Amino acid sequence: MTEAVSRPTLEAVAARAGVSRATVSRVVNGGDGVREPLAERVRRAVAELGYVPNQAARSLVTRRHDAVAVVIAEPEARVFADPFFALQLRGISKELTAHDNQLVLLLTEGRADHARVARYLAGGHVDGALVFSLHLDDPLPGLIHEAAVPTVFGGRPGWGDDTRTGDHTDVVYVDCDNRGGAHTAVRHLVDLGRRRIAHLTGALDQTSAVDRLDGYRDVMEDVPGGSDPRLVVESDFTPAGGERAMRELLDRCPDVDAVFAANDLTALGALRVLRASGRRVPEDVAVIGFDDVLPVAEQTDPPLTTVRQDIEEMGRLMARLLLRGLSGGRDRAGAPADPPPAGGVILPTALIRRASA
Amino acid sequence: MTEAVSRPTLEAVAARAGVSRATVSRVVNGGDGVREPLAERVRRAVAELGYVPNQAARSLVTRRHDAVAVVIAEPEARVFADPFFALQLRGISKELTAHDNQLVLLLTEGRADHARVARYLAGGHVDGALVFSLHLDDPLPGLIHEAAVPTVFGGRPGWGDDTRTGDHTDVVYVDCDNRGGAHTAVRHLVDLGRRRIAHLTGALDQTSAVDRLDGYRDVMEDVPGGSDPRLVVESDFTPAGGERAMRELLDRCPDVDAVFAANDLTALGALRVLRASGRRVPEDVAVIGFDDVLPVAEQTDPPLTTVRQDIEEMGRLMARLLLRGLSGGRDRAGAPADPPPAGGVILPTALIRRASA
DNA sequence: ATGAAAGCGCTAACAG
DNA sequence: CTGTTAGCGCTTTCAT
Repeated sequence: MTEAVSRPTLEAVAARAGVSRATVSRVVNGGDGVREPLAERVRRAVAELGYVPNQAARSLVTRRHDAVAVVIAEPEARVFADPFFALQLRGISKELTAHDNQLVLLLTEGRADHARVARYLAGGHVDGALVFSLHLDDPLPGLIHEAAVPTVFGGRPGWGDDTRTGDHTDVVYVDCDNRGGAHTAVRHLVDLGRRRIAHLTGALDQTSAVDRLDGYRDVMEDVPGGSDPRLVVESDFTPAGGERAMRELLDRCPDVDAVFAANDLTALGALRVLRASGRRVPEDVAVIGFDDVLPVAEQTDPPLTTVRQDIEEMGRLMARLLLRGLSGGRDRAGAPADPPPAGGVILPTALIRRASA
Repeated sequence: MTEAVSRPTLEAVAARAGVSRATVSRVVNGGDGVREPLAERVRRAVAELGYVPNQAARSLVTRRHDAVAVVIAEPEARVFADPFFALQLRGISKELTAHDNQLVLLLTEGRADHARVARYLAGGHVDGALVFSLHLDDPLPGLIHEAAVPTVFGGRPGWGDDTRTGDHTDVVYVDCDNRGGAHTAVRHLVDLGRRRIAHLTGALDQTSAVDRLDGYRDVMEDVPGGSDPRLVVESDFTPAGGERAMRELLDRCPDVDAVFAANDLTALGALRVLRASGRRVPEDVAVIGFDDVLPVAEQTDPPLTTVRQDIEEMGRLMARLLLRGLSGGRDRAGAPADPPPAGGVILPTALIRRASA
């Protein structure tokens, strides 16, 4: 398992190069203000000794860590069945890496973990946090607010309007246009001539689910008979939930001719139940999902028509916004950058037509 | 986005409690050697001030970080289609959390990232590393060896025998009994009366794929005609790869009556092709997978018979072994713990019978 | 059992 | 432009 060995310090490099520690420090950190012959000598010493700066020592004085926490709060199941988080993580990882920041992953599974996360964030171990998957009753935002850590949320927080955590004018989040995307999807079904269009919702304690439901209703209120409450069945973003909801829907409304599922996983479950019931997709019932998670949407039978959102880009953007905020509105060269946006950034969605609708 | 604020220091707590910094430090770190009335005063001061130790300062002197890097090296696709990594991550996260260690996630996508990871590991930012998904030609092990960071590998490294990175007697890894599991699966197919049993391999630059192939061969060499090379088709652990391989197999051996797929995802692809070809599972062709990733195995049609390995436990075990090694063979109370195992730990597998075989 | 003091390795004024 | 000098906040001998 290999024991760790002691590494050379700034001091050692300075001695080797015959300069002061300060000079070495300057060279190591970008090297402006050190004349060439000297700088080169230092660089060589660094290389020869294999010097790597001690981050702890550096953080102690700079109060920066070049590390960002990613907090994923999901009760058990979903995080790992859904490629969604993995994709966002990848986007985040890429962006952070590009800016020499480390990704500290904080997985939480319930109340017990909240305190731990709060303590960690408050402990000033990281420069900022990226927080996901908030549910409406989640205590995390409050804790984070207290911890006073720069934070960007993934998905519109549901508590933006209430007063639970005080002033929220400075909340930054990234989300996709859930309502608009849902609108487009349902509109598409209408244009296809469908009239009994149902919606299998996501977990309604998350804003994404609520917004998609709203988008569905936006369209349906103009459809004759479209306000039939039986057409909306609550589900939870999982394939199993999708199956359950679809079964119930078939029970309530055997005449359904289209289904807008809150995400691809839900659509997957619905597809299975539809097939089992002997209905053809899309001939008898058209199905549209949401997310366009490729491993799912491209592989269903038939391939899924769905609302695409650029998940990886969302992650990347979250990281970018956080880092921008951290650098105090200047980029690395010190040039003024765009100011951090107030409130949220909404990414566009697009309807991807495959075979299911 | 909230600006970070300055946090109370040890000094402040000491002042508040009317004691020296040393005393506060003792209380904060377990509190032995401080008499009760005093200790209590300190604890109250800590609570009142909301004191949280500065990890950077602490690391600077202790040279510990209470942080572990998780290195996942996968070219693009697989990491995120396969719930496998997510499950291991969860196991790791739980174990690390239980020991107050942080998880630093290092995702790599190709050569360019290797240098970065090596630098990070060598930089002494973390106490140890958990490394996954090595491919036979991966340069990472060598770099890690140079970095001299305590490491536990996920999956048997393929380079244990060669001399590329010098002495490897101290390599620690966790894996499941790939060969034995494969043996059991194929044996089961034989017991079912099948004779034309094929194998869709995993990516053969990974030991898990090689070992499963070996397990298959162990059984097949005793089956009449079982050594027919056409029965083995190379694939890559993905659903798409499974489809491709299954198509080729059907082409080569239309009389195949059973398939052992290298993992569940491969089986998923195979199942789709079998259905499309009009064959019934398991009546015409029995199918067995490997992994027992629930969201996949339970949801296929028909539900998949597969070889179960406890993925989350693997992750947990890796973390436990690493932490044990780090603590120098003593547990937290200072009592002697089991010595870190030499070489690998192999977890058992079990055949889970569902409907596909 | 408690306190005083000496750094851990680095950056950031400040001098020169 | 380069070197000198203070600490950053904490743990850890070493006295007491």
